[in-house]
Amino acid sequence: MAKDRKTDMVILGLLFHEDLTGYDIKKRIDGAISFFWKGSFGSIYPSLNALAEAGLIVKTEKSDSSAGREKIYYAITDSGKTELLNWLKDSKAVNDLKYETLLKVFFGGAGGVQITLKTIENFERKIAEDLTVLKVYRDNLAGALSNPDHLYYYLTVSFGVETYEGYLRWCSEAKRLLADIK
Amino acid sequence: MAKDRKTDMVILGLLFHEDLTGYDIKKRIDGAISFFWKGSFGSIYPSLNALAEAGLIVKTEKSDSSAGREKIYYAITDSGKTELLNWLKDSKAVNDLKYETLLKVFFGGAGGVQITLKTIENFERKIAEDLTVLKVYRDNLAGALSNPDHLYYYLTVSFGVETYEGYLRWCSEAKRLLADIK
DNA sequence: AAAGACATGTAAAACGTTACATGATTGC
DNA sequence: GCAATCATGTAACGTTTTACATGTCTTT
Repeated sequence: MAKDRKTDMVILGLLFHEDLTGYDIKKRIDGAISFFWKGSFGSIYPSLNALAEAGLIVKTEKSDSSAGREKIYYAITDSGKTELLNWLKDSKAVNDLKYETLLKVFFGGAGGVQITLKTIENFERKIAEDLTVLKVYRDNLAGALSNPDHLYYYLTVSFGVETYEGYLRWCSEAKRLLADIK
Repeated sequence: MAKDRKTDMVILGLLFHEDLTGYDIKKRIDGAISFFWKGSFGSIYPSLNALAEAGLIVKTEKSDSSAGREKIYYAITDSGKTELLNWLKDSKAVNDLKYETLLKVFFGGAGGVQITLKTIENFERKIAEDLTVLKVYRDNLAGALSNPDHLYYYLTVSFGVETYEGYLRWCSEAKRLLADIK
């Protein structure tokens, strides 16, 4: 298995709960986890092949005989579960924030106040939109917290809500400070 | 110039204020902007060469005659400034959050409460540390806000403070919720 | 004398995105 | 019939990190 390909862990994590196809996995990644992790078909299918070759997952023969386009379900193996657990236990975690918006704000002096205000407003709009969606997710999950599986999901979503609300507070303050020097 | 290499813009942005060597640029990137952007020598030097070839920067002959190791200062050109401005004006900005910690929390159900608590505590410790540093930066800058250049710097640092404080609030809440189901 | 910061650069390896290629099924 | 969605996969391209290679200067 690749040394540091986190996509592998995403796949193992998803397969821990249920057998899925590559296409299913893509849909899961594009769902509520998309705000902190991304993945394309171009990374999922190769990863799936590598994991199968390493014996961490297997193709199941659930492979839909009902004709239609071929459909390959994968299941996690015991060594796959061990691998997942080892990763979860490993204390190191790479948390990477790469915000082009902040870069533009940082270098805003080269463009002037108006341009930076626009940059912040664009950011604010996008975040406000995404926050609305995250809040819907969160509220739906809040009712089912007694289910531990939902709790882990809820925690990541509430992380998103908390940080996005912080972003919006920052936007207001930033706009105020910039307007003052105009 | 490369299609989507943001490192180019970081370099142009830094050179907008003063002439710098590749080594200097690395130091700047590792400073207060490191929490939202990163860059290694392996990306800086090639980028510098590409920018020079495209005429967006030039080697200055300030190149330290005082012997010692060769030292190459770069300066931004007018077309470099135009390029920087076009980028600042461009409304699209890729903001990418890639948090392995959240991935581990999301898949926490496969490992259990204790492991997830450890994951969160590790995150909390690291964030608390970094927050202390960011607050020092912010407080130093807060006194000099009348200088517009400092303001842009201040804004990015205060973004960090705001979000990191949100992270810590989330950590407390997450630990509480996880402890409850133990 | 040794360690560590200063200083530039290259090469290999890994990784990921985008675009392309192919084709079936479902709903309008 | 057509569009959208389902479904798998490959190839080209670009970027970045890591490790390596080389050598100086300054401080202890």
